[in-house]
Amino acid sequence: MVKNLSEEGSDKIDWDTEDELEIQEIQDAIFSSCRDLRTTGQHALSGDGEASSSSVPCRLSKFIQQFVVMGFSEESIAKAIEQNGENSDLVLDALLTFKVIEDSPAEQPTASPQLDPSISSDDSYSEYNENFLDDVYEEESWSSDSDNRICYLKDESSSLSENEQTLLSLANMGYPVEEVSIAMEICGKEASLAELTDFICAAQMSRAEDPYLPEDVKPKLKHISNDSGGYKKRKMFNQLCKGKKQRTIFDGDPISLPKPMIGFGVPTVSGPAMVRRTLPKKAVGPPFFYYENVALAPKGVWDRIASHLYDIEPEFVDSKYFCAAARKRGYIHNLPVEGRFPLLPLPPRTINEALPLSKRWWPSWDTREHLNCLQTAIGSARLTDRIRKAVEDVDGEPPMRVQKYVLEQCRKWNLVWVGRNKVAPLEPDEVEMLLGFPKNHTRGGGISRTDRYKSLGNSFQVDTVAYHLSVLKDLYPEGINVLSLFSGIGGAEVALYRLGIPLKNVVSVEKSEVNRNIVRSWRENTNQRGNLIDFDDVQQLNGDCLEQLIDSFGGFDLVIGGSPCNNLAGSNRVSRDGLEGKESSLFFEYPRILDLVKNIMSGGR
DNA sequence: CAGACTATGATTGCATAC
DNA sequence: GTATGCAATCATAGTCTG
Repeated sequence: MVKNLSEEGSDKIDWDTEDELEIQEIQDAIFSSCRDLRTTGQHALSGDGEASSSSVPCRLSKFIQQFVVMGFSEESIAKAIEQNGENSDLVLDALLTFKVIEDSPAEQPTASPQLDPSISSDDSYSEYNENFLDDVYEEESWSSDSDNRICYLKDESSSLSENEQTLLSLANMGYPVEEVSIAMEICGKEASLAELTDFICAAQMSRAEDPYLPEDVKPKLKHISNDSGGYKKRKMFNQLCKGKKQRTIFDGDPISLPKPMIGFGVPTVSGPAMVRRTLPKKAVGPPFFYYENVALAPKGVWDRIASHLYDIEPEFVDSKYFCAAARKRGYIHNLPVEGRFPLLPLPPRTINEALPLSKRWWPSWDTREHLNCLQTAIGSARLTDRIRKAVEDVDGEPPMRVQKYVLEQCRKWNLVWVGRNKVAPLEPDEVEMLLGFPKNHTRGGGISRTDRYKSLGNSFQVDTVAYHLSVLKDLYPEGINVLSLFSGIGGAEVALYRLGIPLKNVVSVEKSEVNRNIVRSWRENTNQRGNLIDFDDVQQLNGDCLEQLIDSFGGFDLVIGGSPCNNLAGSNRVSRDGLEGKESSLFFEYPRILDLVKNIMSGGR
């Protein structure tokens, strides 16, 4: 006999999506949830706003100039510098943010749900949380200046369709184009301008967290505002709309990566305030599932992966929007995408903030503000020595040729400055921090340093995954049963724990013994109740075994895991063989097991 | 033998120039 | 449209050392 889901929580979950199969709520529900959001937890971020910029002396004039030529008012620039210091990226983000906010009719900063204090104040995470809680909600700092944001559409009206005309009207009223196009899609073609503006206002009010713009948008905005060609304008318009339209996997187009790579949204970027997606009927659970792998896989791999996971469109997200290191990953899941909230504190998102000790040694010509993807191997001592010699040989700033070489190597190996003319790979505990794990998570207990790098390099970025899983918190107040495949060092478990979602029964499958030990010892250290059941091979999980497990505690609420990327990852020079490769072909175990779980839980077996 | 250390490009997508 | 340059990338295999 097949059990219900967790008795307490399952009845709250609306798996029955009528015929529409809409996972997201309709407009009314969104409106009410916005109200809830606003009343449940005004967690005003407070901070000192980087005291580094108490004054703006003359030597900054060049720094300011670059923003003036982009068309920002000096007043805004001064404000942005005051809040962000001399970090050009952050200043530009802030300036774009001011513009968006000032253009929006509703300029109400919004709240985001609060975490359990017991979780967010965990000692493991509190030590770096004071440095990066910038106050981005200083309303009086939202200066006004002239609006030239959407003028590129103006001379196009004669050739535009009715929809485009509506979009143009609203854009001219100051509403961000992306939000208008979303509103038009959700409210329908017949929606009046008033309905659309109401919708957009509500959406803006519900937007959680700091409305930074992605850096990827900057050159585009600049480019477009200078552009007078109709072709490019139309192309831009199409791109804005393209991301929102429903796409089926077998319509001929291969899956392409979004730009910026923010999936259905990230807390640190102002994008479309809410999204709605339609899941294929067969994808609607139970259980919830969450699959992950590298975004930059060989051509066609994601199409194949998606075809085995109910043709769900992957959500591609770069973890650089969550931490100071890039991590471009694709996620296929059937989770709701509305009502997400991030783990607090928000981790530092620049190298400077994440590794403050490196600031002293960082040369001005090394313009990196983000680290690249944290991988499984580190740069060699010989390389750092070569770099030291190359930089040491010259007085002052090295010649361009040397700078280029050093920067190239630093980017390739994620080297950071740790002394005069001295670069070094990250330490394992720094990698742990960047990936959102507690310090020393992978330390000791029989694991070698080399294996620490390897296990960490193969792991989730916890904040990113937690953001996606956060929607489960309200659905399962009593906790969840998790089937964790390819668990590694327990990125999924750590994410759920940090979200404050109790782990009732965890069935964990992980080949590496040291990794299994890491997860087990982490559970003991954190005094978690509930059971942990280990397997070392996914192929052991057959129908009988799963049926027994499901019978014993009533089904899985979440099936989560990222299958091996060895044969997909770009760093692999030897055996990048695609999905059929030796390790990566284990992917097929994921849909196999997921289908079994689904069938058993629906009584189909 | 475990662990540390080191050398080893190709495949993508994108921007730009023509 | 085509050529070119640029940048990013959850790694593997061989060697050395204690």
